[in-house]
Amino acid sequence: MTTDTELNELPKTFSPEDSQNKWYDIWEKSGAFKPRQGKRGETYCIIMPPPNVTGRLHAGHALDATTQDILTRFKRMKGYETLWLPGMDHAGIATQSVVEKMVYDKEKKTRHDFTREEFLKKIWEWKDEYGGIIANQQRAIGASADWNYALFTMDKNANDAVKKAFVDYYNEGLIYQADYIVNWDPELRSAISDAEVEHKEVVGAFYHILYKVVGSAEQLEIATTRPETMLGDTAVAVNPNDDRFKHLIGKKAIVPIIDREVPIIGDTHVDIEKGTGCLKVTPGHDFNDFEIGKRHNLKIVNILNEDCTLNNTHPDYQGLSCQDARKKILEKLTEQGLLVKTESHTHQVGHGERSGIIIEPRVSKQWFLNVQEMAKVAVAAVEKDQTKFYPKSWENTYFAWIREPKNWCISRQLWWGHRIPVFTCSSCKHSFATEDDHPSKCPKCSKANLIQDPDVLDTWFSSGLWPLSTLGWPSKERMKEKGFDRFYPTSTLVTGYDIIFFWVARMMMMCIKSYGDIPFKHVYNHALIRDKHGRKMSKSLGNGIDPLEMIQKYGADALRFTLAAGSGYNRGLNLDPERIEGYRNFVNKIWNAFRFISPFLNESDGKVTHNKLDHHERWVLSELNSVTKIMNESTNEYRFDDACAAVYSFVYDKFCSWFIELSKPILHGEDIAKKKERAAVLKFTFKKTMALLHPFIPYITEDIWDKLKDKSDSLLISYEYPEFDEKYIYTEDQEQMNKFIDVVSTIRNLRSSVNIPPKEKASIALFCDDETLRKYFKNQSLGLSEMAKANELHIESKQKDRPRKSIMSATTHTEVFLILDGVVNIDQQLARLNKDLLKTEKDVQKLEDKLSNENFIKNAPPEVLDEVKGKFRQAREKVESLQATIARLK
RNA sequence: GGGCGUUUAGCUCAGCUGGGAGAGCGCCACCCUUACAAGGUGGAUGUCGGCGGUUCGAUCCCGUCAACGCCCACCA
Repeated sequence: MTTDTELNELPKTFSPEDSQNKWYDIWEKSGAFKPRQGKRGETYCIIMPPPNVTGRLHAGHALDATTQDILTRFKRMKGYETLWLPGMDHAGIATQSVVEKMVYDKEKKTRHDFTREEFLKKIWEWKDEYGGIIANQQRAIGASADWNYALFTMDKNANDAVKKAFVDYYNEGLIYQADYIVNWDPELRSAISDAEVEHKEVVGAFYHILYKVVGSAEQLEIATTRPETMLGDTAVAVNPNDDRFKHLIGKKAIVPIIDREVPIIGDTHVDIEKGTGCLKVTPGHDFNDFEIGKRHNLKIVNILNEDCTLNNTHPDYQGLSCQDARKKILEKLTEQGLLVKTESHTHQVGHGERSGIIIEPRVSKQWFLNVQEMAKVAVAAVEKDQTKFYPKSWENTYFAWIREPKNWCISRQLWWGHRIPVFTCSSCKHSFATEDDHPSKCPKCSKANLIQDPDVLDTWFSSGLWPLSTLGWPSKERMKEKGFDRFYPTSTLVTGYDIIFFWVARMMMMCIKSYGDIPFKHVYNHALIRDKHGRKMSKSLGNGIDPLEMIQKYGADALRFTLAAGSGYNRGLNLDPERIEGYRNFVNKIWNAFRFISPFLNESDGKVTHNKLDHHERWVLSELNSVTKIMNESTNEYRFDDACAAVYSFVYDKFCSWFIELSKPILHGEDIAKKKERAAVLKFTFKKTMALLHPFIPYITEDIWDKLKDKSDSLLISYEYPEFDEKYIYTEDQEQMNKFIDVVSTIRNLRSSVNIPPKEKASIALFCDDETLRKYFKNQSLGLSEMAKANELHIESKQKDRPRKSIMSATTHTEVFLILDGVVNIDQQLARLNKDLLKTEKDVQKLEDKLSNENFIKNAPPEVLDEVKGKFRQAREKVESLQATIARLK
């Protein structure tokens, strides 16, 4: 029996916090996060993109984690041996900057006030104390990663992988050192890679400057945005096809200010139309000019110090910033009458992605990795579908970058990172790479005077090897211990599309190169999170959404479901706290549905006997079966949005709105056997639903499962995922139920039109010519009355007289009459009926036109034709019903 | 300059390689009906960006224009 005390045991609202605190520990302690052989005999592995050790969870991380956790839990439940492998990135530049800033704030010292060893010690101390907060934040949203596998990119395993790869590439001749023009960050005093430079529009000026031609009265007018770089000019270039200037090629020009004599050269790079058609060439500080310089064997003059103040090229400007030097040089030029004019000019200027300041092209000695061959192999792997992108269109982005790769500048003038394992012998000048951190002697001359290269590697170098190093490569023992052979290639890489070439492409190149096989089979590129109006979240706009705050306010489940419901093949996900609130309500709805069935659970074992099922039970199982199919298929294809929509609609619109409501008269009734049977179906359906939902909203589902499960059932996290089952297809029940819903809605509509409150019962009469349907309605009269709040229900054929005092509405199959005691407002009813009639007649007309179109009859596929014919018949039946009633009213 | 993407209800978005448009939130009306007011029932709202084309039929395919967004690129 149901009692109020039993009901009251469960609170009216779900409390996410209690659930979160409870279950995460239980899951972890139960060993559920560890890979375990499942019934499928296959593995599923996701390597987590390692967040920065300095990181704090933001909305993007939350999406990352949610997506991966859904996949992991889904596959785990489906019986794969599942590993989600977490980690943390040392994030060279970011981390060093954070610590530098902290040290400066505290001690007013820069890193240059310390030795390298001293400063590194400080970073490690910082890392141990403050780093890695994000891992706990990931736990908060329920990340079921196996933390025993966790790796830091500067742990021994990762270091070994980096050294192994580097030495291999080096010995193969792929790594070389060269004086090359690179993007130089003056604040970091380091080279950064092309990909780390952001081009922003800057309003600057075009300065027209005169260069004298030696042995001639002619002067060349040159337009430049950067007059201060003239200190590094080593040529003037014109287009060899430019009639204005081609006679000057081979002569010399004089660079003002430093009075340097430089050759006038012809190079087709020069655009005749652009500027003045004359170009000053500064190979030391301009990417194009560097190329021109190479072609013409020009001298390279570096005019900048490491901090991008001017060096001693010209004593007057030494120590000045570029800005100041520009000003001073312009003054001087004006004095000498060489500045012809100044035009305003907007152009793109490179800024450091991290530091945000202007990046200077600067020639310096750097290490490069020749990626040409590696890239070709990485292209082929995707072309051959060994690695597939989801959505597929992101392949284009990948190809765009990797089909024409530039050799990768892998050295950074930082301290925090993997030190380049190249040593030079001071005695014999021999250089070599080695995996030994402290080689004792030169392999050539055996002397012990070895000096290691001071630079560290670009952070992405170690990131590129991440799928290998996390699984133990290159150590045979560790690979065995971690199950390398089972998990590599990994199954899915989940990431934002913004790092396709930063990271995805590099993993593809390096892993294939170093190990000989692709790192992952699928790449799922999720959307980038934006605010509710589609703007990027940023500190300056103040529109950021803190996931931890959201978890606290609405619960991890609500946040997860919101993110999942917004994730499919889209490129933007606009996050709005109101949406999270909406899904919090959904989670609470589930809780209350459970609260309703909870008192009846003891009356049932949850076993469903097929031949005993009644119509509504077959219907709900059929709907459950459909949603199971969609959940499985959609999740497999990374269409989390479709999966969420389907299950949301099932829970809300099918299970709660109809099945629970229809169960009330039974559960509160006297038929004990029927009651037991219905309780069994409720329990069965609800258990399956919890399982379906678990990957998405793990906390509440595990919580309810705990109260719902049989003694022999495992934790839900380790339970089996529901699969589509042919034997639960009940097409006829679904069709009939739709008509049932039709009629109930129509009655409700009528009630609403005359404001009959729910408490007040109503008399209903249905008229319908389909005998089977009449019989069906008669069988369903209990449920029909319950749902429509009717105390009297007549079901007749259309031959019978219609009730006098009543209002009417028609469906395509049944006329519905609500019998009234009081006075009926005829005009109002006529207006309502006429409106419906007009609309339906329009439908009929449309369908009729179509059916009288010969070409349609000839060309349309038969099933479409049948459908249209059916619709036409139904719509006409409705029109006839409406017309008859209107005639009677008149 | 090149490439990609977006444009559907007030807002945010779905629309399965073509058969006459959906969801959530918001809005309006009525309801504290013993699972849930974080709820229930009912309701309104769209020249599916513009213009052409293919087709019996176009939100969906093709062309073109427009607006917005993103990425890449050395524009002196």
